[in-house]
Amino acid sequence: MVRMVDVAKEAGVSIKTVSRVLNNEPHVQDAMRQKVRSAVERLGYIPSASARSLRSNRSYSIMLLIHDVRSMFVSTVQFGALQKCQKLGYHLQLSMIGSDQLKDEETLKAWFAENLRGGHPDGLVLVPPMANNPVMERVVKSLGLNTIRVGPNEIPHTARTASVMIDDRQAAHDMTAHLIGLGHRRIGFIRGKEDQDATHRRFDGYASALAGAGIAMDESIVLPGSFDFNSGLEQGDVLLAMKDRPTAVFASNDDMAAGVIMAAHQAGVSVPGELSVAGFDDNEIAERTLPTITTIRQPLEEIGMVAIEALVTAAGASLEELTSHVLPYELVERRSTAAPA
Amino acid sequence: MVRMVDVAKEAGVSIKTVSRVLNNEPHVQDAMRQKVRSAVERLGYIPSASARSLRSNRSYSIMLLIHDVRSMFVSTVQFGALQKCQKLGYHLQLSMIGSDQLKDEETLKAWFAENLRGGHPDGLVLVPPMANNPVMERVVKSLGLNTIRVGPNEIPHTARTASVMIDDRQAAHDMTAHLIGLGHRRIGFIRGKEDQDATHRRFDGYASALAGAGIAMDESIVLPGSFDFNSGLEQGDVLLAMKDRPTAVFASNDDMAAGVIMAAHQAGVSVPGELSVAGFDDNEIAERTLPTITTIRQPLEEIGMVAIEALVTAAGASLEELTSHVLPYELVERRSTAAPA
DNA sequence: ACAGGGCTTGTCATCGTTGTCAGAAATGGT
DNA sequence: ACCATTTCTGACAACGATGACAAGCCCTGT
Repeated sequence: MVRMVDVAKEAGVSIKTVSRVLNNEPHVQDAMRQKVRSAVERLGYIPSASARSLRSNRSYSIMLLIHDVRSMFVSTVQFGALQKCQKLGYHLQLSMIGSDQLKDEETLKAWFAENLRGGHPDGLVLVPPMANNPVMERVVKSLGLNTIRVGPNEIPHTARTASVMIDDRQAAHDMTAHLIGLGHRRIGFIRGKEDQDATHRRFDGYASALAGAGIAMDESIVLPGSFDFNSGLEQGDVLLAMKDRPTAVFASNDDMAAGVIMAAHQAGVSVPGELSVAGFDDNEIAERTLPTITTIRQPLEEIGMVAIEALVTAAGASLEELTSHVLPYELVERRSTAAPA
Repeated sequence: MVRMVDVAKEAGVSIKTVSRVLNNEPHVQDAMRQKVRSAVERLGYIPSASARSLRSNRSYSIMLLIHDVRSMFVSTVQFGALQKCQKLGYHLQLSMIGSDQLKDEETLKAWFAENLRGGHPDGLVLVPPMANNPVMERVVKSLGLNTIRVGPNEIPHTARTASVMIDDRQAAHDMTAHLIGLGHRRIGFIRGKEDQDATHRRFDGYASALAGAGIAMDESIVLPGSFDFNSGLEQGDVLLAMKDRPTAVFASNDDMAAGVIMAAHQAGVSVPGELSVAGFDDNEIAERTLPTITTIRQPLEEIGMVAIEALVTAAGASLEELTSHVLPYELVERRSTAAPA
């Protein structure tokens, strides 16, 4: 193991100077900088993360807090985040938390104490459904954790905190308008989990597009859902069994859209011939159904990258100074939508 | 922040005694143990991970090295590993490595130096395709990293190293025998990526089951693949276009099986009426196709858990003493297989 | 009663880095 | 030419835990 003293000796300077160069501190002459840099290079020196964080109280690691890793959404965000972390020389540390720990502030604080082990991470990335949980919000603030949320930024009950997201409302509006543009007037909607902000914002977009086209909303074809395949399957059955069934369904994510498509298959209803189906997210599954799903592409990998970048750049700055990042989305037209018969 | 000295003061003992209790070292009287434990409890003391690892050269973290997080296989293993880590008080640290870094030992060693940051993790979990890469194997050994591989344990070019897995060969044998039992005699096979051991072992199982039933293998219906949906789709097209096409196909994972099913749909061939399709893994997708896929269930979450457990238990023990863990699998019969017409 | 040994507890140095502070050198204003 | 300020560099302590070692205690066997 090569330590800082070794580099200092090699470069003929004091270890403090080496430290300064490595941390890009000012007040070092360029000549010194060069000497140190090349010594580091020659010896293949890598600073010890534990010594660093013990002394400086920084961890050079970012924590990604997940609830259910098996969701494609989270996996993809994670993928982007990991890439960025590695590029910036940070560790990505994963943690998983159950719903039980989110009940009250006491429990959550205890959870954090146990899982942080003394060293605060330099940043915390929250994904849904933690991204808009008020308990989490408060605890994170009181612990002074530099946090960024993956999700919308308009929670009524809190002040502005940092976030990365697309404009869910506008995207859902666009998709609904797209269906209306194809000639649909009776468009069903399947909601997501009620504790996630995205559910409400997507519904708002749906509603506003209907209103904009002068179509009265029919509450009977707005169905509950839970963002998973099975709920799409169930609600698909419900919709298909209706007497006056819609000519199109906008499921608020792809897993549910895939469920609706399977329900249609099983009921012998052709998609998009007799029923158009639209999704949201552009999951892998959107290209693996028959027909493939027209959806909104969220740049999930990029969202992960931006989240990390924001945290690292703002290291030290306080939460309030972090801004919201709104990323572009894209309506991807595939085969599951068409003009009504 | 509450430190060890605070606990010592509260309990009226020396800090060394506190340390001993926390590390479950012998030679401490039970009365002392109790006093310390309750002081820890009262103060909510959590040891500092960085101080610990700086001094003791242990990291209390385990590294999961991935290549492409977006595979369901890896995500699920990760999920199990994470659960176990948290239960045992370890951090799970994710790292991603590209194929470029695996070319030669020099490069890989440099990669490790850069990504370990001084502190070796207490364990390393390798998943395919790193799990049976000879370069990786050598480097890991020379760095003295406690490693466990998720995958088979019969690499010709190395000595025995620890692994967790199912018996791929036997499982593939069972599935093939199952198809034969249904009455199929002409059974196609789609291979996986050639650099993964599982590919060869599954093929071996397929071959031995055919041989056991006295069926000559027809190389023309053994097709290459790459474990992804699209390769299943392509090879499905190839198989379906054959003059003397098989009555059943055994795709060596579910993604490819789903691809074959879609190819059949598009070609107007009914599954399982005209073509039986079997998969391997029991991915989420196996239940989201029409028909659902008959497959081999690998206990992936459990594999992740066992991997972590093995590493933590063996902390300090050398690689060779770690054993192979063979976990049970299960043949899940769904709707994609039936007797031939 | 005492030497020898195991058990229990404590003192102190140490891991590798960064923060504090002080001193040396360079710069600038008069 | 001189003092004040800024820029640069280094010596040293400190972060919070564990390892090495020592000392005190309580046995046991003679």
